[in-house]
Amino acid sequence: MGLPKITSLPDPNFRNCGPCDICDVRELSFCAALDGDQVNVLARILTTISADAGSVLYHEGDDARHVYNITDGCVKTHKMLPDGRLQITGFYFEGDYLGVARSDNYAASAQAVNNARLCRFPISGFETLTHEHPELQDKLFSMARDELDALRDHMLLLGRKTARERLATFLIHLSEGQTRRGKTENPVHLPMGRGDIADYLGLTIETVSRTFTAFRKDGLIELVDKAHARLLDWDALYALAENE
Amino acid sequence: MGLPKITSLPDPNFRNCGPCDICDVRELSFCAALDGDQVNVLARILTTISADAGSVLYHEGDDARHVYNITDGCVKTHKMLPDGRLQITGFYFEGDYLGVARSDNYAASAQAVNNARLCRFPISGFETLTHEHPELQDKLFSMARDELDALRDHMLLLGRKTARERLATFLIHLSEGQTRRGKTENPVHLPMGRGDIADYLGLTIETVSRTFTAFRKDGLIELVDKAHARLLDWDALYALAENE
DNA sequence: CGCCAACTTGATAACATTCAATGTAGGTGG
DNA sequence: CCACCTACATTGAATGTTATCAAGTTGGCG
Repeated sequence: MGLPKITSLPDPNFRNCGPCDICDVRELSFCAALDGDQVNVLARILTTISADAGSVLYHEGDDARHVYNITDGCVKTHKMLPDGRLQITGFYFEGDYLGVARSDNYAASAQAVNNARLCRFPISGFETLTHEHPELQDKLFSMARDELDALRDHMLLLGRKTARERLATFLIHLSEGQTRRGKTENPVHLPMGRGDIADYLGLTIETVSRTFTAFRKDGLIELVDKAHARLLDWDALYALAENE
Repeated sequence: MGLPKITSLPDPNFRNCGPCDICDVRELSFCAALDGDQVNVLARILTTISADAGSVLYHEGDDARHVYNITDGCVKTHKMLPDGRLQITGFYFEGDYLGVARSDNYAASAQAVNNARLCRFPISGFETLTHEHPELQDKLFSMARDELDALRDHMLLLGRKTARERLATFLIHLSEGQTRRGKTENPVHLPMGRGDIADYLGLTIETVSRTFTAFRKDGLIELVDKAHARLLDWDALYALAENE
């Protein structure tokens, strides 16, 4: 058997591998900061990579050498305690960027949830670009502020919400993410397993599973299959999530 | 009786009210990005304010009109659920900045923990400055990344740590903060009450109090008074906090 | 000296975890 | 094609950590 792996590829047949100005996710990502074909300066320094489900892009503590922009799939970042307890700090999708660290080392590990595609930029070249294009720097700063807000929301969830409230919040956020990316609000795609959801919501896999079951019995959701939930009673779900 | 209040003051007798180039907290804050007397461009647009303990600088959802730089005291930011459950998202001290929001509205409320002093900048003027001084923008971005890391650490705490681990982590972080600001590592000053600590650590006030008592009985700390804890058994505390 | 707010302590209960089986779907090989 | 295997998910029963409810205690201040 082979471990999940990361492939660096110039694969002209795959979408999002052409010039940046025709990229599908351009408007969702920091690339949107660059006008017209200005955006193609990015293409000069990036490598398109493919990450199989489960493959690790980088580990917490590694030298931070690259910044990543997701073009397809889902990537999770997580921090771990020495005894193995895990907290997933975020799920990232097309248009999200990864790897901007405080110091020279990554603050969390990043691992592909499903088969994912990313644009990888060397930090050095990337920093040159941000200085040559202040509008890119502004956009990155703005995205960092968005993420700060999202993390604070998640702190409220982890510190103060019940299991039902956590799951309701999670499902609604995923649905909103789909809408923002031009997909349907329903059904909600769950590329990650129950264990990942548990590690994101600060619960155990059993509690997540039980809460899914409870939501089904209460008519709040319907599980099309394990990875697809249809949200039925939006009012009840919003009430649980508390209008964030 | 009077409500706690915020006073805007040109008070030449108070420290940190003079020109920015002689400010005590300059090296701790974003102001350090500006060299020599360049830093005094900040003075042209800031107002020095004094916030009494308990006074609210801004509420979650308010129009974001100002950015703040703390020069003295402690400020907390928090998010609240409709039913009153609260999560403190951070305690901020001299040199920390506040109020950089995603959109045009503050994402959390900010309230003075004790009597605090701040430099207040109008957002509009501040943004002009950051564009005129890219090194200031870089510094702000770098500080935002620091805070992202800190929030992720706190997510791990909220999602996966026990009450004892949470309190140990908190005490060590406060001590480290004191060291970074040129103060002694011990005793640790706790300007916030037990309720605030509980709302920061995702616990109840009773659990925080019981855990303090347990730490005392176990010889991990000594309480000089309610607001000052001396850390005694660093190894045990670090082991609980899990070497973050 | 007494009051009030903040903190501590105690008893009980609840929600989520832990430990343990059982169920289900996708993939492989006979 | 079906049996088997594995990974993942669900369900059940018991336990435990922390929350809740309820008194007490302390310390600062008028």
